[in-house]
Amino acid sequence: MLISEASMKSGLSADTIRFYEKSGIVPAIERGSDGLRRFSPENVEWLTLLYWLRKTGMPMKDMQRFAGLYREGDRTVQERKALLLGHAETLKRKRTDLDRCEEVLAEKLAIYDKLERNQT
Amino acid sequence: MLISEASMKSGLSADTIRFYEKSGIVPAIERGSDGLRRFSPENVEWLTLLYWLRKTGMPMKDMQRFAGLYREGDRTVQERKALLLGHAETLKRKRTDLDRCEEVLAEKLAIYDKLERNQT
DNA sequence: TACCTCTCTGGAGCTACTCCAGGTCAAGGC
DNA sequence: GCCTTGACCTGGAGTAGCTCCAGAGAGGTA
Repeated sequence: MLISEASMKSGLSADTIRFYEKSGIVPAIERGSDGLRRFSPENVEWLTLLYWLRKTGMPMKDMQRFAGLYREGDRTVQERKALLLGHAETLKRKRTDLDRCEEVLAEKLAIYDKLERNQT
Repeated sequence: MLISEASMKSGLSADTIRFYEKSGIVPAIERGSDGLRRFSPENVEWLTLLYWLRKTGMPMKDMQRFAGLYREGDRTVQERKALLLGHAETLKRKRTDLDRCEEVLAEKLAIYDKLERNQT
């Protein structure tokens, strides 16, 4: 499939996909005789994983490391597991950040409600 | 209090505080005769709110708008409420992103576990 | 007096995109 | 056969939101 379809399916923009390829986070994608990238379903699966890692704040350095390990094959499975488990931890921290921010917003909104009632 | 204390209490770095002041997200902070910024408790409260908004992904444009409304006084309370309620919505969306990413990670980790068992 | 620490400003550098100009190529319409 | 359209290509500039740094000044301590 072409880049537009890969983009739609993975959630990453075409520009971002090309950027990731240049950065080595995505393997060099095969090209047709027309010079256009042809994405395999495996490519798209990889892009989708990257989409979620990135969307939840994994820095590019980590993704590069992850991609490097992937290229090295099955003997790096443990390290890749550790990396993903580490990311799962940051997800937890992000969740507590959301909790705390919701509290802060609730307090602020309560104050505004009071102000509004006093205005009328 | 000086900037280092305001930084510690709000969570924002001194550099970020100065940057926010330049950007108009933070009101111009009072200076002592030595030229150093003196932060009031209200300043710190505002910085802390900004810290949480920023940490949970509110773009600077929105924070600038929020600060502008704040400067205009109590008659903008409704608009400020709307802005914060909007942010509360994005928090919800972020939470579902975290959920989905956790699922993706769990799937991936399950695959790695299987691979490891087959290796041994 | 010298040194240390904290602060100041302006400006460069960084991350992770995003957008754009200028060009190629294949397909469809006339 | 030619022209237009549309998706794609590359290289490079622009953006957001910091972060770091050099160079300078003020106040405190030995």
